[in-house]
Amino acid sequence: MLDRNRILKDPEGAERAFRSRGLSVDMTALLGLDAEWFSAVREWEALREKRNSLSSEIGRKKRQNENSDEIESEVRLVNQAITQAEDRKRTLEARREAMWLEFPNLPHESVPVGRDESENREVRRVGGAPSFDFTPKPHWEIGADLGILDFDRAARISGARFSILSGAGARLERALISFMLDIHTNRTPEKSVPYRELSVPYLVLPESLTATGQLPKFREELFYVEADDLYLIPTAEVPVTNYLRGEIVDESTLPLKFCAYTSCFRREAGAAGKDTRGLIRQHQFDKVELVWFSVPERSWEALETLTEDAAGILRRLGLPYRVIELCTGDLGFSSAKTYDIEVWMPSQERYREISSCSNFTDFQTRRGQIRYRRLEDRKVQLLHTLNGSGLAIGRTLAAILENCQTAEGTVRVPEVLVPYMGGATTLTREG
RNA sequence: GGAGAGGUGGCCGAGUGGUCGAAGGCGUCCGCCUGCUAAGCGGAUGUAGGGUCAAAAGCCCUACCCAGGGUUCAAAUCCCUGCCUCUCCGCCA
Repeated sequence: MLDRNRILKDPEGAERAFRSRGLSVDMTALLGLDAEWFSAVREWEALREKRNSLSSEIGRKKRQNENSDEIESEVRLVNQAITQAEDRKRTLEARREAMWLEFPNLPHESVPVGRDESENREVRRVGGAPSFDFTPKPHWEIGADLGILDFDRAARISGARFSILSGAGARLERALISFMLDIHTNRTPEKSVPYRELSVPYLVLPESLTATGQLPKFREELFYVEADDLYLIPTAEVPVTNYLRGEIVDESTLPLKFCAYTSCFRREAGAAGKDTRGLIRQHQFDKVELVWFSVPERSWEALETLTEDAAGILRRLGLPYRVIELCTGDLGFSSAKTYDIEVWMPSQERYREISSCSNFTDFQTRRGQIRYRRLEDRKVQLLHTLNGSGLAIGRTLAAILENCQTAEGTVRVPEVLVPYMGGATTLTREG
């Protein structure tokens, strides 16, 4: 949710910011509704004040054994007015709340203005694309040929956009999860504050999804369990960010950094016909997620660090990638600034998103009331949240199959994963 | 799923329908004191929205004692429903 005062102070600026995201917002309607709500609140408060003072007057009289019938009937009248004022306030409040929840975050000033993904800006490339003296196969063919990846049986069990890994494929998935978590929790050296690993619920309450921004706007993207009013998580961002919902933490504990491995569930409602083959776009996929809670002053540098933490996984795996900065038109709903990390996919001869690292500023923390007590003056302030994939497991697995494939149809296991693969250095055909 | 007990501030914990935003303690902050530290002493200390003010402080108003309803002139307090926690039983990986 946006900072109301900030919007009221500079509605033109806000309108420009929305337009840069490709959104036309009727600011007059917005400000009108807000003002109407505000006057209803003031009216209701004034009536409550009147009732409260009359009621305590009754209390005083009763204690002195005086008659209070006259005031009591006066209060009854006031109470009728309160009921009306309350209805009006409630209606307007619901409309206002619904309206504010529909607005996306405002882009940071450093975000390049652009219409869509074609105007994203490449920040850097790391590692050269491997050259093959044969035509590289797509990962689903490699996986099928090796006998470790099966979409047909998955479809029989669950329908389209599901997959089954078997044998070394399943082991490779497990290896990637362990490897990534080990790096982030710093069982390997070099990071000053390691991430704390969390294992979290996969089913969450609607409130949790409202806090992170998936609800109310993106309901159709979510799997929903109606009998219990619970949703399957589309990303670990939801349970991990909500870990601190409604809490006030002390500044001395910051920044708080968490990582979590979870499966993720997405309906991919708007993606019909896109990436129909392979592991790129599945209803269920695995991901290791990184989440930061930061003081506002340090969240922008935190975004750089977070992005590098995620990219560090690709560097260690020896996979070529690039980092791009999303333009205003391509920015996610809750994000103020996003770097996407894209890995090279030889069969497609292009980079594909494997991580998305964002600073949500106070957009999620205002919705979820996640705050901290400032050391300096003991005041309570909203935190900033950030998150990024570190990384998507399925896409990483696909990238390894494709980038490390050989002319013989085998796959070289990245060196850092060998210990996690029981010493295996190559994936070969299995039955 | 059944029975019972509970949900109060950063934490613990009192609270008779009106003077309760709520005793007391812990923690935290500011002083004092003692070579230093600890201890001790004194004071301050909820959140949000609004008003007053040039602004800050201060003062004032409204809301919040799990959530939502209800009773009442008046609810932390009484009633109902839901959620959550704990104990026992049942079931279960």
